[in-house]
Amino acid sequence: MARRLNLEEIGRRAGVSRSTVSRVVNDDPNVSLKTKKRVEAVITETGYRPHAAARSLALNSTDVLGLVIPSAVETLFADPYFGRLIFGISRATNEVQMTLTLFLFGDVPDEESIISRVVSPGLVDGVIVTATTMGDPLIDYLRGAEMPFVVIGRPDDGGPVFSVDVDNRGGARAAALHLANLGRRRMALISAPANTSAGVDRTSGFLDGLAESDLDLEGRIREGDWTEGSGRAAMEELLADQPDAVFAASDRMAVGAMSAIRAAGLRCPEDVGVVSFDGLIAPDQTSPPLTSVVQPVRKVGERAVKLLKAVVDDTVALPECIVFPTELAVGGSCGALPEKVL
Amino acid sequence: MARRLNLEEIGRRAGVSRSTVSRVVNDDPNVSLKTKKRVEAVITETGYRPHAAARSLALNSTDVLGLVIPSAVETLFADPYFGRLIFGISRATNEVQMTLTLFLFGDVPDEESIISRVVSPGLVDGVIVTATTMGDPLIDYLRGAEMPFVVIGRPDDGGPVFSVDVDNRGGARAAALHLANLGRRRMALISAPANTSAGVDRTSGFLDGLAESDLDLEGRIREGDWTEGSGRAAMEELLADQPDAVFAASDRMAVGAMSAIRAAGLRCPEDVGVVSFDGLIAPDQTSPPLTSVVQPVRKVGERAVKLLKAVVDDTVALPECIVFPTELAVGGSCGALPEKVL
DNA sequence: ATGAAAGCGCTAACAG
DNA sequence: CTGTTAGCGCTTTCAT
Repeated sequence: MARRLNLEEIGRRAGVSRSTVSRVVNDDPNVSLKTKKRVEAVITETGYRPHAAARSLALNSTDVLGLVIPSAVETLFADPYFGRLIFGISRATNEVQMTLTLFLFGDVPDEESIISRVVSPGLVDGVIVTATTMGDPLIDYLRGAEMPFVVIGRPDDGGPVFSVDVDNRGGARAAALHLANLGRRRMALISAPANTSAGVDRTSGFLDGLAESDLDLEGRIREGDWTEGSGRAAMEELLADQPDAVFAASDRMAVGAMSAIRAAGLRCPEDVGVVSFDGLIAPDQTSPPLTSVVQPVRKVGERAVKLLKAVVDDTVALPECIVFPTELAVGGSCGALPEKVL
Repeated sequence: MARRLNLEEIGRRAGVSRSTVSRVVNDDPNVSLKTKKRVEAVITETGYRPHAAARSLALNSTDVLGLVIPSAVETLFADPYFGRLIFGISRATNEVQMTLTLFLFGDVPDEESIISRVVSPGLVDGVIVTATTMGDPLIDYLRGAEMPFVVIGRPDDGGPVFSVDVDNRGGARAAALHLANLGRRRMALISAPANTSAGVDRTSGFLDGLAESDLDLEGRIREGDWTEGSGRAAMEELLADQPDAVFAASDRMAVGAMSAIRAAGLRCPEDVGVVSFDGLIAPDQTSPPLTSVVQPVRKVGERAVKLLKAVVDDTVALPECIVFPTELAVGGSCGALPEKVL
C-alpha cells in the first residue's frame, strides 16, 4: 500500500496515464473536464505534491532565487536595512510564485563552499547580490559562471551588469544643501565604509552639496562601519572641532551620533543639527525625530526580484541600471521645524 | 562545442565512463589515483559542477533546509531578535554543508501557495518553524505532510514535536525576584502577545516571581506587540498607576518604555526600574544600560539546525524538547548598580 | 578499478 | 483528448 506518491501512482488510481495527470497538474487545456475532475479528486484525496527536484531536472529551471550577502557579519543584521530588504525581496519572490534561498557568508572560511553551491546548476535560477564591497571578486566569478544575477548597489567598475540602486549621491547632496539652507556652516560627516559604493557615493554627494554652498569639511570627517557604536565614537571625536551640524551616512550611525551629542551636554538640533541616510527610524524612536534621506528599501528589493526574473526569462535586452530617487524627510533633528512641533 | 557539461561529457573528455566521474566527484575510494587525477584535471579545467536537482532526484535528498516564519509582518524584522536568529541558523546550515531557504508569509494570501511549496517533496529536506502563534494549524499540517520539522519556541499542546526553546518562564521569574530584592514593590508588566508561547511563559514566570515575593501586579499590566511603539504606549498608561519598576517582555518594548519614562520627566532607575527580556541591546545603546534576561539566540538557531539534521537523518529517537537556560545581565536600568558605574 | 544499465519523477514531442 | 516514449543528470547495483 505504501507506494510512492507520484504521477504514475495518481494515474493508476484515476485510471489514466501519467501524462494526463501531468497535464491536470499543469493546467494544460487538453484534458476533458470529466477526466480533470476525477484526477483532481485523487490528488486532493491523496495529498499528492509534485516532486520539485524532478520537475527542475526536466524543465531545467528551479523557480528558486538566491539572495547572496557576502561579508554578513552579525552586526550587519542589527541594521534595520537588511531586515527590510530581505522582507521586500521575500515578498516579491512569493508574488512571482518562486522560492527564496539565502546565502550568507561571513568571516568563516566556508565562503568557497558556499560560492560553489551558489553557482551550481539546478539549485537556483539566478541570484541577487548585495552588500558587496568594491572590487569584490564575486561579481566576476558569477559572470564567469553564467549564473544570472542582479546587483543591489552600484557595480563598481567593469563590465555591464544588471543593477538596482538608490540615488545615494543625490540624496547626500540634498542633505548638505538642506543644512546649508538652514544656516549651518561648520558641517561634519560620519561616512560609511569607503570600500562600499554607497559609502563612496554618499560621501561625494555630501561634498558636492557643500561645494555648491561654498562650504568645506575642513577635516571634520570620520568613517564609521554602519553601527551605532561607530557613529557614537565618530561623533565624540568630531565634537572636538565644534561642528554645528553632522550628516551621518546611515540611520544607525546617526542614532549613535545623537547619543554622543547628548552625552556631551549639547542639544540637538540647537547646538548640532543631525541629518542621516536611510529613513528607517520611526519618528517616535528618537527625540527629536530624525531628519533623514529616505531610500525606498522595499521597492528596491521588489524591483531587483522583477529584474532578475526578467534576466532569467531572457525577456530583457541590455543590462539595465535602475536607480531609485531618494527623498528628504524633515524631522526635528536638523532644526528646520519650530520648537513646538518637536 | 557547447555541449552541456555533465558527467557524461566530463567522462568523454577524460576518457572514462560517467560512473567513474561520479565516483571521483563523490570521493569514492574505488578509483585509481591516476584516473582520479585525470578526471579532476578535466573538472577544474571545465569548471564542472554537479546538477543539484539531478542529484536530489537520484538521492531523494536535497541538502536544503527551510526556515518558516508565519505572521512575518514588516515590524517583526525591526526586532533584532530575528536578524540574530536568521544569522545563527544560516551559519549553522553552512556548517553542515547545507543550503537555507526562507519561507516568510505575512498578511498576504499567498500563504496557501507557500505552505504547499514548503511541504512539496524534493525542495527541502526539513524545516525549522518559528514565530508561530499558539494553536497555529501549520504544525498539524506539517505533521500530516510527513515533512520533518523542528519548532523554535514551545509547541502549544498536542502531539510530541521536536523543539528548541529558552527558559522564558524561569528568566522572567528571575527578573521579578531581582527587582523585588532591590526593594521594588509596585511592579508593572509590559507583556508580549498572549497568543505566543513566549508571551504566555514570560508573563507567568514574572507572576511566579512576584508571588514568591508576596507581591502582586494589581492590574498594572499592559500587552504590547513586541514593538518599541507598543512599549512606549503601554508605559504611558502604566505610569498613571505610579509603578516603581517595570518588566518588559522584550528589549524593544523596554526601549520604548524607557523613552516614555523619560518623557514623563521621571528618572530610570531612580523613579522606575526597568528590566527586559532578550539581552540583544548593547550596553552603550541605552542610558542607563538595560538590565535584561539574556537568551542565547544564536545557540538556539544552531541547535535547531543540528536537531533538524538529526531528525532528517533519522539519527534521533524520541521527540526532544531542548530548553536553554537564560541569564540575567545586570545593567543600570534596574537600579542595582551604584550611581557612578552608570 | 571500471563500465553498462536501470531508475529517481517529471515534461514534452509524437502518435493516435 | 489521451497514451507512449524518450530524455533531464545523477547514483548505484551488478558485471567484468
